[in-house]
Amino acid sequence: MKQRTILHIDMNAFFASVEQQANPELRGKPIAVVGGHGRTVITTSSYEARAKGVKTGMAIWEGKRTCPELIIVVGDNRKYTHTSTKINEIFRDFTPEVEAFSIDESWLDVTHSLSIFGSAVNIAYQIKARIRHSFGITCSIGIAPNKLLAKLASDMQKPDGLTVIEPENVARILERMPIKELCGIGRNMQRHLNMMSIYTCGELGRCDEARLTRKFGIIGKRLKEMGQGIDNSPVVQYGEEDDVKSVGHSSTLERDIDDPAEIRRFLLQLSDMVGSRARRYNVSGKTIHLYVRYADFFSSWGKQTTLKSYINLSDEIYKTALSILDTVELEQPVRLLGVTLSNLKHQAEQLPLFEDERKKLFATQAMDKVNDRFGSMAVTFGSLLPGKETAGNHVIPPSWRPDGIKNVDVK
DNA sequence: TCTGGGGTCCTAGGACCC
DNA sequence: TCTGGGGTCCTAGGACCC
Repeated sequence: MKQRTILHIDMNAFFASVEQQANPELRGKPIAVVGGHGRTVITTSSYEARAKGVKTGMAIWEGKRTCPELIIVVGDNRKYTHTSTKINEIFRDFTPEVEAFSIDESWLDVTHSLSIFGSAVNIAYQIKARIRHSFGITCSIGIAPNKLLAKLASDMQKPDGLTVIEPENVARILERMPIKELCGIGRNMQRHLNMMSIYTCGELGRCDEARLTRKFGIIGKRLKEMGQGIDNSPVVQYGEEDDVKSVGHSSTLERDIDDPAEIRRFLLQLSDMVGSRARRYNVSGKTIHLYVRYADFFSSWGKQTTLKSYINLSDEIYKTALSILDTVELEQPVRLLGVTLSNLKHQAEQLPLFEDERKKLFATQAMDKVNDRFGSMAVTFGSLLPGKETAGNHVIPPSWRPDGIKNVDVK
């Protein structure tokens, strides 16, 4: 394979930086972005807050205890998706080969742009300058021969970093690099590898492949390659990704609930969120998965059922989810509910054969249109209205992409 | 008032069919 | 009466990422 040059760009404390930029009073202060007023955790915190020990995933009270002057900001999805979209447009000025890994991280394959812009470092400086100029925020950029190493590099200097891993330095840099720094090795994998006396990428790269395969199966070979800094995966640009495989929503309720009518109301709301997203992107699915977490947080279950036909209407999803729920005797009040549609197929537009089905479809489309214009849940099922609480007021998770089906808020 | 929400991929075991 | 193997689809659960 020809030598490639890949950039990985990671927006520093993205949600918090956007908020500080939007509101000058927040600048220079410890702030935390959270996903609503209910039982929620810190999604992102500013560097000022991180310096005081505030971490992603902390409960609000925990963050306040760690840093009493912490300012809590409820996240605003549209601001982030809008900024993210604009930033990715900047990237495309340098190469069409841009892969959005999440709302605040992208890879760029600039192999074919080097002759135009001189060098990857030059491109990185130009990107940094344009993002700072347009949005007042910083990013860390890693430059390397592949995606794995570029991501590793962007993590090495934060905030506002620029790190280059030259091909000839790969082995030296990986030799003493802890394995957990690699994207793909999480806490559990780290524990297993540690038990095999493997702590650094150097050790992983030298490990006998058969030994890794015996322990980890098919990914053993991949692990060894990762330890050696090998990664041939391409940068997949927007529009060329694999089709989406599932669409789901889950929500922790404001309080634990055991009233069946209330549980059903939330289920309907979640089903509608899933259905309208599926319809907007013209997919339907035949497997519905229901997930329930109980009040004690630790016990939960998921059950799925597969239908004979593909569906994406909210009430069909709801009915199926409800039929799963009805097979179960709830053991505790419910803390979280989730509904996911999978086994998807992309649908050609077609009109149902029967009049009543056509009417139903048109009514659904009209409702979806209003929701698209005025925000989801502007129009919804009658039975939702009595409930004061909604499941829809959460900040989007950072994994959402700025474009396509993985984004709800950009129309 | 303890602990969010969106995904992907892999494995294991069972049903069913040829 | 007894035998096999492969393939596909399904459910459940756990790993990983942001």
